[in-house]
Amino acid sequence: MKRLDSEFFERDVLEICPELIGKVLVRKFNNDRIIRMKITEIEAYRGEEDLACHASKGRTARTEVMYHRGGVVYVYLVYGIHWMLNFVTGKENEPQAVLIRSLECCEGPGRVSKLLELEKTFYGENLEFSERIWVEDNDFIIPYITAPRIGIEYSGNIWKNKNWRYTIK
DNA sequence: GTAAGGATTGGC
DNA sequence: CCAATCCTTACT
Repeated sequence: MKRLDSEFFERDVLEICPELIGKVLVRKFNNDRIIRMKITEIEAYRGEEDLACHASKGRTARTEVMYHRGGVVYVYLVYGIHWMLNFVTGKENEPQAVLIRSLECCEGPGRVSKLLELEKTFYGENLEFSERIWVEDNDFIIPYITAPRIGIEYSGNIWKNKNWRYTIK
């Protein structure tokens, strides 16, 4: 199966999301156990102007990796408990990311990171070359629906109402 | 240095 | 409804 490369991720997040739905997330553990699961729910976070995007607070130690060109992993701890898994997208200095909210048989971003055993060492991991996490292409075009993003009430009307959540139909 | 709060979940 | 729990960010 073909692995999605940096070229795939170096595009606008809103162009990538419809194509990323239904692709296969692969995680290889230290003991060589491998799991493959379809991506079923994602959210787009797009640039400093997007007040729901962490990059709206500018370039900091935490958001630094979002300014890299697409194709690397952005993880961060939320509520002191859950590691959120994101893929950086866009060109260099175009801070965007896709939040992986659900996989088939695993609903919710916190549960996803628990299943995949993610933690801070995945920050900046390159999806094209990593031996422990990557995404595989398949030739399916998956029907999806869109809706507002979750948990961003603070971001104001314009941004909280964007239909930037993509769920497999 | 210190305080506030969050891209969530699970339990009461 | 609300606690858990800790890192990042912004400062009375």
